[in-house]
Amino acid sequence: MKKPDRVTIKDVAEAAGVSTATVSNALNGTGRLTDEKREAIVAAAERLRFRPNVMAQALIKKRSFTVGLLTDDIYGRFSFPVMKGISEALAEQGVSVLLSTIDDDPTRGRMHVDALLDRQVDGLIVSGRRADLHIPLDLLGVDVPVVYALTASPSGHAHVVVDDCNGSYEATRWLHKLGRRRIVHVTGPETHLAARSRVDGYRQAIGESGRVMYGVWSELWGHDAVAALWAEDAPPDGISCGSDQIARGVIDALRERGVKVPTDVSVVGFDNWEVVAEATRPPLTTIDMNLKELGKQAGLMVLAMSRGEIEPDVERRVRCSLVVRQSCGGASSPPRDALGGA
Amino acid sequence: MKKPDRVTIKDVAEAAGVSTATVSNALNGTGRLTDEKREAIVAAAERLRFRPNVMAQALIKKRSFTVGLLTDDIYGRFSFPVMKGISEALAEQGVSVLLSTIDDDPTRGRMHVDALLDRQVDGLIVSGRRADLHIPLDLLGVDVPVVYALTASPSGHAHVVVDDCNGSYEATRWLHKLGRRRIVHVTGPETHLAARSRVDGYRQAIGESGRVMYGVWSELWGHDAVAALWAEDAPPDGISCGSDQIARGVIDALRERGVKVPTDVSVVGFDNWEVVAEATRPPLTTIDMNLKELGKQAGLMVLAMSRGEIEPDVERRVRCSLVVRQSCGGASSPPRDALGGA
DNA sequence: ATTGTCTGATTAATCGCTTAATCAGAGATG
DNA sequence: CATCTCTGATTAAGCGATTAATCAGACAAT
Repeated sequence: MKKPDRVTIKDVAEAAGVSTATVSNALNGTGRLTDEKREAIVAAAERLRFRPNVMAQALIKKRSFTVGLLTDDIYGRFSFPVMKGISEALAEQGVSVLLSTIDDDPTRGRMHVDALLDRQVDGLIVSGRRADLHIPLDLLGVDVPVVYALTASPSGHAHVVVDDCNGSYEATRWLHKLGRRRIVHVTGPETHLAARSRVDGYRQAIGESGRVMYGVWSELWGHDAVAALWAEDAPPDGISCGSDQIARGVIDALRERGVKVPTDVSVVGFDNWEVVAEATRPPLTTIDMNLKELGKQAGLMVLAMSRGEIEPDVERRVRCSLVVRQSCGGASSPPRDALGGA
Repeated sequence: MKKPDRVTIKDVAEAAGVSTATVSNALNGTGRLTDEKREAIVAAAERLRFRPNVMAQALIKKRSFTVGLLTDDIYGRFSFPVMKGISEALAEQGVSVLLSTIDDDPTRGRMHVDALLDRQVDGLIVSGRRADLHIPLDLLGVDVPVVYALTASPSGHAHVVVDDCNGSYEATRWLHKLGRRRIVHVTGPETHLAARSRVDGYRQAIGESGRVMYGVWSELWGHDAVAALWAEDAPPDGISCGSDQIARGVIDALRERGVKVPTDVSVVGFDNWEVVAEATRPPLTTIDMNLKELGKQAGLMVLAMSRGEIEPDVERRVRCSLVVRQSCGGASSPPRDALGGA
């Protein structure tokens, strides 16, 4: 049983009794031909289930309708939604995604880049796990558009990032709106840009008087922060956390010392990492970074660039959104207009 | 500034003063030519930084050195390591991965498959999140090899799965080895194959007398199970859990009621989901599913199949490994031979 | 000297498609 | 009636490689 060869444009041409050029024109809407002929050809193509060979097209057009995605995220918590966003956005445009997972070895990274370039990718998206860490990858000589998503980008290069500041601002405003006035911010290391940006957002919402506690991105740090805060005279009534993991640590610690959440204290997280947010008791109200949207933007951006519509906005910032659960009290679902309206 | 065209085999031929055919032969080690000429050509190719156009090669060879990866995992917890394994294994062989994230819509799924097929992928890997759930995808008419990783596969199709039974066996044996004798197994829904297989492993380790509690894959269920167990006369001294999330719920519940882990009770998890396992107090001893290895196997399997080495083993089962942390007591690191030896 | 055999390289066909150039025929114009 | 202009289609070149077929020259054998 030898596999039947794929049906080519030649088969369609024969079936329709025309030349391959005419078939190509008919299918692509180019050239001049009568409507009947066009319809007949389209019908024949469909009947034979003809699908053009992308390789052949790529060879001529000098583009492959493919973009390369390089990621160094091992764990995937952040990368995956981004990838999904990219993949979906591009799929709609008939573009596929070539995936390369890279590590810290620049030599092997370069190999991956070359492999992608050999495949004539129309562009490259580099996606990492930290907004202020450069992926060790030399993309200077590359002659296709490059977009950085969720990673530091060499200056002047296109990138799309999370609007951490805005997210943190929203979180803090939410606590304020619920009547909390003594709000502290417990977050990760000051060396991390994400932490600093979130502090900025917090300060914008609450003024320079705010209290910030830098630490690490772990549950344990949440515990310790609570221990420190409750050892003082006037503990806070609202805690804005730099991550869901910290928030979970905070809430667990609060429960252990009999402080009621959200009755006595409101806690808001950051990340909307569902396994964490939903397993917390009570479930976390938190900030979603809209990573899928971020990925989508990155995807659309490379495409635009590859089409020569050189984007003037080298930086695109994706807004976050508040996801209301129960750790702050207040509405049990996010505020919606026309909710339950007649 | 128009971008300089890529250097082609023609450029190399001119530079070396030979025909393109000779260059091709020199670079691929085919045909007959003198060593000096071969070396001269290779040198010229390197000097010009020539890289063959994969599209052109694909067109002739009728294969693209690319495999398609279809995944329906939204969250990525399981898919990501698998993808990484696939990607790395294939990268070594000069094969790239085309990624498609699909959802439950079979029509759109079909579109993705077609898009991959149009790109002449040499094979397809389907990766899901549950071993007993079929991805709604019709891959019957597909004429390239298909391997299912971590998903149910239509009967007779190649697939590689986690050896849940073995993993659970190892976990339970570990508890037994540490002297635990009243060991119960708390796991997910009986409807899930993974849960049932893990029960099998548990029973193999402990005999038919074992006690199994089916529930859901959540921390909350861990809590509830502990509540139920400690309401009885003789609570267990060892708990083998079907997932890390359950284990974490169990341990939190235990701590809340003053039971010491691992002094009074040893708890072992399943998944080695690091965020969960490491945040648990004490950190979880658990089973790692070696998903990366699974991905690697899947990758090598499609390649073997596409090369016509039709694998007789349609099923490949990847063994799990025990990761020792502190929730069981015992060695603080996995048993190693020659550890600290002179 | 003629024929035959190797060797090392070249020529040319091919993969499946796009597209510029070409062409045949119909109808309009002088 | 000869010429010009369109129209609707075909022919052929080319994308960048691979590879079967071919070929020129060197050398050995008859």
